[in-house]
Amino acid sequence: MKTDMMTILSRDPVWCAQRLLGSELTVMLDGHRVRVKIVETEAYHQSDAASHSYKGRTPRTDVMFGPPGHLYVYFTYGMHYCMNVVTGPEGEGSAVLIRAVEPLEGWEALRSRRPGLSDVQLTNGPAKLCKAMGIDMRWNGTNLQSGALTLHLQPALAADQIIHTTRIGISQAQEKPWRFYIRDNPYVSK
DNA sequence: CTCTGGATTGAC
DNA sequence: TCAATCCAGAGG
Repeated sequence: MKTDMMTILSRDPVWCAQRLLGSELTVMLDGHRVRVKIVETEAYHQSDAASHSYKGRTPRTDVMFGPPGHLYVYFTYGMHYCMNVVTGPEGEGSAVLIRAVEPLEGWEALRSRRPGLSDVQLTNGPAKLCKAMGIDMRWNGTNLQSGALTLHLQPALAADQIIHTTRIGISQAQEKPWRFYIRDNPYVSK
């Protein structure tokens, strides 16, 4: 039910980041259905100095402040895209970065965008998975409930299946333990 | 307008 | 260890 997903994602991004582990994303790629499982996430709250939304709403972060359940995509280092699930109530700039996914279906479509790599290397990083799944700025603001890219929530994982660590690649708020991943999952980033 | 640094990746 | 490659955001 639509309202279920909205209700769940309107909560705090630290909670949502854990809740999203194990859930699935599906997208059509070259006419093939691609389905992946979220295995690693990071939470970015508006009050968090490491978040793009920390200094308030800007053109880039506009969708972070919009309704939950939409996709926030950003371009970085002059060549990479990363994707987030917008969380929190509308008006609050929070999101969950998808850092790694495990392919479940549509391997060939993913491989065609990242040729010559092992299964594990295909989607074990935030920019890698966007490349493999064909996600770029055109997808910014996509509604994940009903668009060409959809999120399918799965039951919450047991707490003992979730590992907490500090986030990767940030220079602010490095102490916050807001990176989460599924224990023993080989598709988690290095 | 100029300047700085980036929620990364892959090559050396 | 470091370059790639370009843009967002801040400050003048």
